[in-house]
Amino acid sequence: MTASDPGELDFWSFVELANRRLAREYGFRHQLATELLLTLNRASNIVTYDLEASVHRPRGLSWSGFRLLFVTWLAGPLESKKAAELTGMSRAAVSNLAKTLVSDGLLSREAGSRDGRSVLLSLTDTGHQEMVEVFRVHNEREDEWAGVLSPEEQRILIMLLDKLVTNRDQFDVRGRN
Amino acid sequence: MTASDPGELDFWSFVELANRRLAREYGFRHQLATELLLTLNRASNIVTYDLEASVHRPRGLSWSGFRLLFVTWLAGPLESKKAAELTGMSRAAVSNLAKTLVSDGLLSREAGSRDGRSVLLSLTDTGHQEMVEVFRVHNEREDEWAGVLSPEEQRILIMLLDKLVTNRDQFDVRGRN
DNA sequence: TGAAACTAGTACATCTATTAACTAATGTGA
DNA sequence: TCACATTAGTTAATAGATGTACTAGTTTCA
Repeated sequence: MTASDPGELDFWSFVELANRRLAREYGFRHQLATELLLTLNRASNIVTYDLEASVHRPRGLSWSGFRLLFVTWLAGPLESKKAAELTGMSRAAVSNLAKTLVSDGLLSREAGSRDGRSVLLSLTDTGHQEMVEVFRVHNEREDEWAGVLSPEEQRILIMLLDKLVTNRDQFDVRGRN
Repeated sequence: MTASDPGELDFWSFVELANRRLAREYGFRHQLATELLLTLNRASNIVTYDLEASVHRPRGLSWSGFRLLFVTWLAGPLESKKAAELTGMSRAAVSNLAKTLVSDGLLSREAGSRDGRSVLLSLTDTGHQEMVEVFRVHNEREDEWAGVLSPEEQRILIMLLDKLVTNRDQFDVRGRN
């Protein structure tokens, strides 16, 4: 199994080819790490793209828009800063996104009382209704994806992904502002 | 452990809170799936952001730029279409990106001989040199990330991620063009 | 108390990615 | 063989995300 014909290359034979060349021709040593991160990146992109394209875009929401509304729905009212942390976006992204969601009538902003600089995000009634409906579809789709794995496998996967990112204080990781 | 004080919310207590509310207040049933996909998305974003910010941006490469050069390096010369498949980008994205990488002197394009419509991408000498150097740093960083897990755990993680996305023909998945 | 350091949010310029529409080459089948 | 459908790639308009710089509120501590 050489997979050297580029015409036949799919993702897996590419990873195999890449590993072989990186090791033999260039002497790189951390093949398994490369394979892991390529696979992680790819899996996340595929799933995310599908959810966005099949569930959210048709209803006029972007993936980020959904994520912001999602955390606001379940943990709101939330300070903008907190929303950025939970969604993994930058503060600037939340600010921009909030502007459009407010003008769509889904999100509402009011000044924070505790801290005069802060802004509290919460859902409007329309936003709340919309989330309940969108999430119904979203959750079914999630289950189709996850259903490929047994509950036990899902739990292991969650545990490993968590372990991968929570021990990151052991070295100096670059995160968003 | 209630984590109901929003001031204390981190990603994990948010997931817990979300699960509880989705189940109790709204009756949604697929908690584990939600948790899995949230975790997958987050892990991928954190790792990718760190690699981009610590390795690639300082050298003037975007994450996508790196990915395109990476596949071209190891599997090239490649048709544009194939590069899009392997990197998971749209054809338009590859086309745009190639334009800038060509003008940076890293990538070269020539007409395909077999098919008059196609374009073959390959690295310039500079591009090749650059990749060998960038990847040295990239690969060390990958190993720092992956090193949190044992090789056995890494293999299991790869296997599970792979299983998650390869059985997707069982339902109708939306992919990029 | 008041100056300096810090923090939350926003504005702006830039860059990237997306979809849709288009051009040109290729394949297909009556 | 010739019309029709497909396919590869590019372009253009738009949307979204980034970093930087700025404003304004808050904290710190001399």
